[in-house]
Amino acid sequence: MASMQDIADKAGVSRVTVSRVLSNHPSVKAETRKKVLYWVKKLDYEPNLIAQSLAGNSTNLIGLLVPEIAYPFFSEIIEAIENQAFYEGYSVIICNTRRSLEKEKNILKELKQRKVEGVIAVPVSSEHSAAAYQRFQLPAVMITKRMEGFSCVYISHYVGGQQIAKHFLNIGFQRIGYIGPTKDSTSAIKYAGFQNYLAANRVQLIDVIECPAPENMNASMVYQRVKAYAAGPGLRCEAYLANDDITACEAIAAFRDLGYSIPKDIAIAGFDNSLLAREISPKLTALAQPLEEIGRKAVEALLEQMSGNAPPRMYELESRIIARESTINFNSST
Amino acid sequence: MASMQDIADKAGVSRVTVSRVLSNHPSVKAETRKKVLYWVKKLDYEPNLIAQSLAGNSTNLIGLLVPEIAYPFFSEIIEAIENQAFYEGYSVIICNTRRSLEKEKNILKELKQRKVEGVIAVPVSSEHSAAAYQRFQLPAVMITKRMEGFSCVYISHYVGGQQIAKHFLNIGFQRIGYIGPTKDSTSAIKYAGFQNYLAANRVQLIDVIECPAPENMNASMVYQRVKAYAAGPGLRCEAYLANDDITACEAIAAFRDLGYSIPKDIAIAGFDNSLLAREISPKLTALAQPLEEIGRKAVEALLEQMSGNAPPRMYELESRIIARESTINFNSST
DNA sequence: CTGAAAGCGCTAACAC
DNA sequence: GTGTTAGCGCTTTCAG
Repeated sequence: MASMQDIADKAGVSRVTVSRVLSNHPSVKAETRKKVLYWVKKLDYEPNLIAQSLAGNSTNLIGLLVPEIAYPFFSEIIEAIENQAFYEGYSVIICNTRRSLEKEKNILKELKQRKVEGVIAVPVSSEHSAAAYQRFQLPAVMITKRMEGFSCVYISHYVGGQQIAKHFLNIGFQRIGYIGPTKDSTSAIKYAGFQNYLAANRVQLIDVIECPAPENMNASMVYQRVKAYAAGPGLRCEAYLANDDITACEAIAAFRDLGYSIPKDIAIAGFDNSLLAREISPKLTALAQPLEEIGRKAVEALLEQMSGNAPPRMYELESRIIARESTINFNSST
Repeated sequence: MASMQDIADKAGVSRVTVSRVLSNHPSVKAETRKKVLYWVKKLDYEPNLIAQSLAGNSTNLIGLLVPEIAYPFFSEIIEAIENQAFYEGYSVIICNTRRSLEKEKNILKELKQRKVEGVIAVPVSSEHSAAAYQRFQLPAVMITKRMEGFSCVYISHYVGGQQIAKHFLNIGFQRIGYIGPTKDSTSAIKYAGFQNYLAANRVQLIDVIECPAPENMNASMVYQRVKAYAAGPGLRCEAYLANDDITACEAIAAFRDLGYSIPKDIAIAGFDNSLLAREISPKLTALAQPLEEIGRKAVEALLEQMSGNAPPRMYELESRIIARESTINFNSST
């Protein structure tokens, strides 16, 4: 590994001059520059980024914290972030918090020691994570959720819930239900938006099948809850909103096993519009979060915060309905 | 940011002593150690990993190169790798080659400058990527494909193809087809295994629907090809093997739109056993690659290569059939 | 236009 | 036990 000193020796100049040439400093005689570059090439010199960083330069590193990697919703955002970061000249260290506040804290500590210039994160908890990020004292951008005091990139889950409700009513559904958590932070908000919009149109939610979010690929809980609910009150709706795409898939599996056909007997909509929504049959109607845009914007917001100390800012992006086969209304009289 | 010098000053010792305390060097008087630790805590000292690295320590960083992040097959492996790496004390820089040899080369160059200690990679091309990794001259472990001259962690796609073939025959299918690329490196191998096993049992492949692998989430090509094929020779089989889970999903969509029901009219099996296989309805029978194990093993193999210069080694892991609803045989006379 | 000197924060070899 | 001296590879004043 040739170092700057090696180049300097060969070229008969000082290390400083080599540094100047490599950083395109104007004040170097063309001839000297050429000589230096000759040896740079010849010795196949490669800068040592670690040394550069230590000497005062930036690390060009950012950290990314997610609660899970292999859930399409997250992995699509991760892909978008990596992509934009690369474009901007940054590398990203990916970290899985696994929804543990403890791990999240440790990760932040380590990232800080590694001198990342900032982090983009899906915080483990809207309430309890704040302190750790506050202590972190480096630029941070939160994604997919709102968290006061930080720059955030997200969609309004309330509006998202409303959009689905509106879509259901437009199609002509009257007996409407919901499947998912009703109390988790963001889920509660989308549930509220959904419910309130319906109520404002004098439609009551009939079935509310409470079940946990399918975290860590452990989704089967949803399937069981739907079946249990069917055995209890029974499935009384023609259309359901599922908390997310995986929940929708699990619900569909349960409906099928109960003998219902989608969307003929029961219509269902998902939330997120991840890969799953696009690939299952029938294709899933879903509220689309702009995943690619969330990733891109997050990087941009982070860079902005890194250069200059811009105050935290909220980026509430637009969500939209993607109507597909899973909510075609076969019962509509029109 | 308190530095070692600050601690040393406060504690009235030299920087070296502080270093010794922090690295648990035995030769430090208990009293001194205590004093130092007191100030470490008081000043909230945090080591500068960049400085440590430069001074000769390791970076504890590894690079991960994948052709795509948001495809469940890859994201599940990524998750497993991050997990194991974290467990071993390493951070991972995630890089998306986007299937470009050029980008792959640039990424390797940068990772080298960042002084990562090794990389785990899904090489862009089995043939053309080798040179770049060779030049890289750092420990590297290839995953999901075999690549001579490097440590590799993968399953035998040939055996995988055979396993599916065997499964089909066991179920009693006679008219069998294949959907996917027949010439791409790994696909060609699995296709060969599939075909040869059938041939050895005197069963000829009837429909071979050639179509590209659904790269970069651009899967609809498969859908179109299946439809086009149906309009041409027609679908003449009772069971198909799809090159991967996404291809299977697209084929299912096409079958449905053509009026076939799965698995009643047509059975289908996927390959990989990613999230998709588990979540779609009907649940997809698939050849399971041990995704979690591939990730874990890759990290272990890399660490082994990093400590000591163990020669490259091949880790051929076991694949297995996961039988689910998509290949239930309704026509079987038994 | 170029070089000498100092330092980024830490570790390691060798003394005392 | 602890400090002194060097040095990791680079950047950044400040002179000349």
